[in-house]
This record gives sequence, C-alpha cells and structure tokens, in this order.
Amino acid sequence: MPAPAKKPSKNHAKLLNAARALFVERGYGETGTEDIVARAGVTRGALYHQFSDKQDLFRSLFLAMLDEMAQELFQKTMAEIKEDREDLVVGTRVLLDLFSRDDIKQILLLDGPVVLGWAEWRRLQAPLHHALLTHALEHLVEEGSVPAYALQPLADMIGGSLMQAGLAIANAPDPDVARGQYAESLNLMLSRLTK
Amino acid sequence: MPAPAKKPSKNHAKLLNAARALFVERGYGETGTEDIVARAGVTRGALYHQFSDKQDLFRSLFLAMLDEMAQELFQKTMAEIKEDREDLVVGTRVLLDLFSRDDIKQILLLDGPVVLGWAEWRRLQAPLHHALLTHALEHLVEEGSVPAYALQPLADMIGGSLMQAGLAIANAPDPDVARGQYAESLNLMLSRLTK
DNA sequence: TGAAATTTCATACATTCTGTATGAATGCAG
DNA sequence: CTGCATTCATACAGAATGTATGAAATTTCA
Repeated sequence: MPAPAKKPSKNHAKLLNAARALFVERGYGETGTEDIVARAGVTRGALYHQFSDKQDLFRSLFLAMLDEMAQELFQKTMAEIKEDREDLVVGTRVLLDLFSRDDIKQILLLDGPVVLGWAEWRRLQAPLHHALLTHALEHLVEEGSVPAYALQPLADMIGGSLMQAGLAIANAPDPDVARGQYAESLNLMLSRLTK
Repeated sequence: MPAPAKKPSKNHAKLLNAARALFVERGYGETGTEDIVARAGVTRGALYHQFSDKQDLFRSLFLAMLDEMAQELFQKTMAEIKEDREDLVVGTRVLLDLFSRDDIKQILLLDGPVVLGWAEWRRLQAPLHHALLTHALEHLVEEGSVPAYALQPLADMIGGSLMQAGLAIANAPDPDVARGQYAESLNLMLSRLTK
C-alpha cells in the first residue's frame, strides 16, 4: 500500500478554515495563533498537534488552495475552449479571475512569497503554471515564433502580469470595469505575442 | 520658509543602514528590533525615538530606497539612450537590473507589499513607474497603437513582468545567464507590443 | 553667559505572542 | 481488560514589541 492514510482530524479542517478567513482579513503577520484557535473553537494545543508551527499551518493552507485553484482553472478553462489554440487566452483570463479573488490575492500572491520564501513559493506554484502557461507557450516554440530559451522567462513574466493585474482589479474602486480593462489589455499583449 | 528642516540625527542614518542590511538578510518579519539596534550600535530607545514603530522604520527605509532607485534609473537610462524612442526598452532593462538586486528584491518587491499593504505600496511606487512606463507607453497611445484605457493596465503588467523577472534572476543558479535570457525575452515582448 | 526648555535616548517595565512540556482523556489492539 | 498510541487542553518559558520614565545633551533666548 502506498500510504497509511490516517483519517484527517475534524480539527484539522476547522483550523484551516479559520486560518483562511483570518489570514485573508488581516494577513499572516497580523493574525495570532490565539485568534485562529478561537475562531476554530479549539485550543492552541490542537493547533500545535495538527501542525508543527504557524508557518506549517500556512503552508498546508497554501497547498490546499493551490489544489482548489488547479481544479477550478482546469475545468473552467476546458469548459470555455472551443478550438485547441485558445488555451492561452482562455486560461490566462480564468487565472486572472482567480488572482483577483480576495483569498487568493492575500494568501497566494502577497503572503505566500514572504512566508514561504520566494524560491519555495515558486517551486510549489510551478505545477500550476506549467499546466497552463508553459504548455500553451510550447506551441509558439514549436512553430519557431519564439526561441526556446524564452519559454520560462515568458511564462514567468506573464505570471507576473497576471499577479499585478489581479491585485489591481481586487483593489480597484470598481472591480468590474477594472476586470474588463485588464482582461482586454492582457489579450492585447498576448495576441501580439502569439501572432 | 517651506520647511523647518531639523538636522537629521546621526542615529537615524545608522538605524536605516542597519535595518537595510538585516531586512535584506533575514526579511522584515524575522528581524527583531533588538538585532537592528545592536547592529546600529544604539539601544531600542533610540529607535523608538527616531521612528514611531518598526513599521515606520521600514517605511522610511522603503522611501529612501525608492529615491535612490529613481535617481539611478533616471541617470542610467539617460546615459544609454541615443534616440528618444528607446526609452521603453532601455528603461525597462535598467529597471530589471534594479529589481534583481538583493536589497531591492527583498525590501521593495517582497516585504514592501506585505508590510505596507498592496494599495499603499502601489501608491508610493507610482511616481517611479509613471516616470518610466506610463511616459513611454503614451507614445503608443498617441500613435493609436494601443487604446487609452490600456495604458494603466499595460504599465502594471509590465511592472509585474519586471518584478517576477528580477526575482527569478536574483534566485537563479547563474544570475548572469538568467539576466541575458530574461532581458532578451523582455525585449521580445516589448518589441511585439510597440510595433 | 547662564538658566530654561527641548531634543535625544538609555533603562526598566508591561503586554503579547510563539512554541514546548506535561498530563489527561479517548480510542484502538491484542 | 490492559497496554499503547493519538488527540489535545492547560500551564509555562522565552522572545519580541511598544511604553513609561528619567537622565544627559543640546538649543534657545533673555
């Protein structure tokens, strides 16, 4: 058997949910472990039994959110694609919507790199990026439109574009119109890159 | 007279220098005020006299570094430009080099948005971006190459691209070759955007 | 110049937070 | 039923931030 697979404690989930709500509201640094366990309805003893420390709790939450995102990204993108070559445009727009969500903005984009360190953050996030950007960009390399060494840099830079765009949308006075403008501008960038 | 202009204390500068070195080394969250004053050769009393709290010290350092960057960006860009329309390509490359510097990477790009909050971070950084990106991109709007509403989004997304590229370069096993690849890829993106 | 007032900052203290140690309660195994 | 592991609540130790207080130094100005 590959894994013993202990049953996941009820408190484990309660702590993750409480942590998510509070980290989103106040950020990682401004949230005390006492606040988290109070919201979860347990004591700090439970927290330090389920997780090795506060950072470990954050990492677990981070990974759980990455999984959710990957699922949502995959199914929403698949649902919208007619032709195969739309994957870059559609995928980036779906990712843009994810990045402008309050919880993802705060935990994935802002606290993530600081709490985990940028290198680790990038490593954990790589599968998600690879599934979308790298795959879609490989088309361009195959047809000779961009050189191979530019694949990773372009993926990183498009990722950075989506991050800042998502943050700008989330903080805009009117997120809806902002979303329209950023999505349009993103398509403008991508269309000139791919054609 | 516009400002009383108290003379800046010697300890003020010593604290800023110590904070810069330690924040770069361990990050804001992992650096204690005790570490800072020890390195600066003063006591915590001096710190809390010169600055209202740890966050205020960070903000002062952040602003000081922004000023340095603006000067360096301006003069290095001016020095390299032959024709007037090179400003976007040259300016972004100079900014890319700044963003891959250890101190700027950690304090400006990573800790900045978390400690100050993204909205405030963006506000403080706006003049720098405006001086370079917005100005250069206005050419494209004037010649009808990109619509006006895309100006701010494009500036944000190019900024995000430069951030991630800078971070990737700083963390690369061989920063020199990485710098070459990212700079090339950046030019590729910009050239397709401008022409 | 000299006394008062302001600035500077070192020390001591109160509070808060993280992580650990300890032991009790629960469930499981043989 | 008995030993053993899991779960977790409580109590404690250490570290860190910010404040209060008073002393030394510097400036003001009469």
